Amino acid sequence: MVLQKRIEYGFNGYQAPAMPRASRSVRRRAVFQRAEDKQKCSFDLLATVAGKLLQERENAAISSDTLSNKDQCRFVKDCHDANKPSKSELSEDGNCDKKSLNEFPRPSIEDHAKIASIVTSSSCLERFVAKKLVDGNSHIKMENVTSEVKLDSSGYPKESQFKLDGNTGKGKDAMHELEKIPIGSGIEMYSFRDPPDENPPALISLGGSAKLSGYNDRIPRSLLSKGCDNVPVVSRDDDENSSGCTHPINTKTKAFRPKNCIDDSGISKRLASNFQKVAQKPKHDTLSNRDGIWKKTYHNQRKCNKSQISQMNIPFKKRKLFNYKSVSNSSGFTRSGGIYYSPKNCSNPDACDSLPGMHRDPGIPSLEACQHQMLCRIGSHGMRRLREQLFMYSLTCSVSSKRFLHRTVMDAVTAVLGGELHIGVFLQGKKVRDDSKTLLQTGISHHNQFDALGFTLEPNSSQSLPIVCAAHSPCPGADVTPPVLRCPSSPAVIHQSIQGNSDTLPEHQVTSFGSQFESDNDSAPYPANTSVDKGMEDSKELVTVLEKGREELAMVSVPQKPRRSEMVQRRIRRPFSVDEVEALVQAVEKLGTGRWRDVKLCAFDNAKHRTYVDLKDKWKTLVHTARISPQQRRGEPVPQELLDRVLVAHAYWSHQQNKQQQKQQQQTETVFSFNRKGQGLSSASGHVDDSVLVSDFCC
DNA sequence: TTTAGGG
DNA sequence: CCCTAAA
Repeated sequence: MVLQKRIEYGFNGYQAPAMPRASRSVRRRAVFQRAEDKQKCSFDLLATVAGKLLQERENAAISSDTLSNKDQCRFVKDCHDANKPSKSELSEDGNCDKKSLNEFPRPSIEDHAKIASIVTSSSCLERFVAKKLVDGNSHIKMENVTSEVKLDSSGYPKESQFKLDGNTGKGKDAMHELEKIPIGSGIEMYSFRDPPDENPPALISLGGSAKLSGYNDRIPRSLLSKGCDNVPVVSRDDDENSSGCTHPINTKTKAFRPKNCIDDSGISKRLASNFQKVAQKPKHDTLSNRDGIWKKTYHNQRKCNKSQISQMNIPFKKRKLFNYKSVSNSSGFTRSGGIYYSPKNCSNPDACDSLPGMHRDPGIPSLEACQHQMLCRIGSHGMRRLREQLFMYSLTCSVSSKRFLHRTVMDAVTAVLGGELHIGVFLQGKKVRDDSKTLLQTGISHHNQFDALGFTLEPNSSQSLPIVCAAHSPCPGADVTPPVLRCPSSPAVIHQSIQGNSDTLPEHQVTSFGSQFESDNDSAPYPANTSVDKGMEDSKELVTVLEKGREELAMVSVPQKPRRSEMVQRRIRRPFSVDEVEALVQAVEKLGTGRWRDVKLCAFDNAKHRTYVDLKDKWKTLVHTARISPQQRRGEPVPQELLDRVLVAHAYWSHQQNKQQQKQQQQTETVFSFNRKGQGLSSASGHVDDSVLVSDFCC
């Protein structure tokens, strides 16, 4: 039997392999080759694309400086009008002075459009998306997307809806489809938001021909929406996880509404915040535990909590992990283009705004100063780190913060790091070894992709000496240099854990800039340098050991640490479709039970998310399903015909196995008896397993 | 690494 | 889907 039906597997491009059975090594080589062919799904390419986009965007940003300038100025002005106008940062001609511009400028509508055009016109992305979107002629459209916070128990949006090639998916299915698209394709960053009442749903076309024009005539309308709670989010971009909540241009700032205004890129704010701290010189962070709530306070500063916001798009089950380190925050936020700023009712806007932009501490060093200091202080080690940060930025950050980052770091990074670097990816501390996996296959969904992601930069050179990097809080005197940059300069690989809840992975964490209180591992239930993760060892990558006994941590004890079992993320449940079941049944009919690796290679070779263990498990459940009454069955109904085949195949191969066992037993006994007679000859040498023969024709 | 089986 | 002993 041949798998006639080629199963089009969403975006995964699954198809029945036509690989002849060969030696194991040959087969593996072939597998790897295919994996290479599918690099569009790989992290490697992801990094490449990110880099390319970054470069293009950087160029475009330079060329569009004039345009952006005014908008940025307007933004600054708006902010000051909306809040408490202080000294004007506008020069007389209406342009911002350089200083304020260098702070995270708000991306304007034009910026959005421009970015959209850049991204859309990116050949890299186009190719990426085209391939991903089935044959390159398809469009992906998102319509009528609804609030993302209506999550069901599985953490999926209940009512999200999108159209893909005319097929409408809902809820879980829709999410599954979206999540199959790897990061970097520009799709997965779609946000799910309530469409505006007065406006038709935002609709984005990403077809090959849909460039700026197609984008443009849709973007402004949504971007011009007034509040963040009624903005149809059109943030889409490989890395352009720009805010779904556009800045209210003509309206007053609104209090942050978590239900409807959720940042997709908590990481962006964290990073932004971290970078802000580079410039803002955090003064004596302290942690105090009051009423079970951990608070981080600056001297004379009220630190607005962003983690609360950033975790909003994380499924509830994960969200609770944040609780113990949540910073209480009674004041609202309004999001604006990647920037949070304090609402009007913030009694102390300057203090409330720990992010750059509106209220600049006069003591903040200028960008140039920061730049200079960074350049001076950052060794090659730090450069890698920065490049890593840059990569993360490219995936997560808003336009504005990226621009800031670019201006600050890009030159230095590119100057120092010329060679190619491999970006290793960690998920929940586990090295993602298979670069050919999509993010979803790896277990990174848009829900969690930033809460437990870590990256390593793995130099191509032979530098592999693992150096422990004790990255931590800023030491006195190093106020400007981000703590992580003080890692000992070495060719080691830096492991950066980028996650909202850093405490889920304390032993592997290099804290981001200024994330002092994320590294409180003193009371970790296991030693900080215990290598829990084999992948870390195997890849000889840097195991981060956080320093203990830091002053500001001495008083810290974490109320509870997630046990290790909680740290490893469960894979996303991906129910078998009928087509998959059919393929499985066919394969098992041919190969038999007990040869799951071959079944995998035969029928699911291209479905990277199905392991042979999965197939074995599925077969188990299939057998069980076939034996129970149809009323007791759940999930997508499997055709009775298939279930019958399952029973038949199972019975047959069970019988075969029994026969085989009996044979072997007999042989053993025979050999044993021969041996006893002093005639120890193997009698099984000429035997050929017929199941092997069968399998030869399978694939 | 793969299989087998319990959870 | 996870975990893990055993091969």
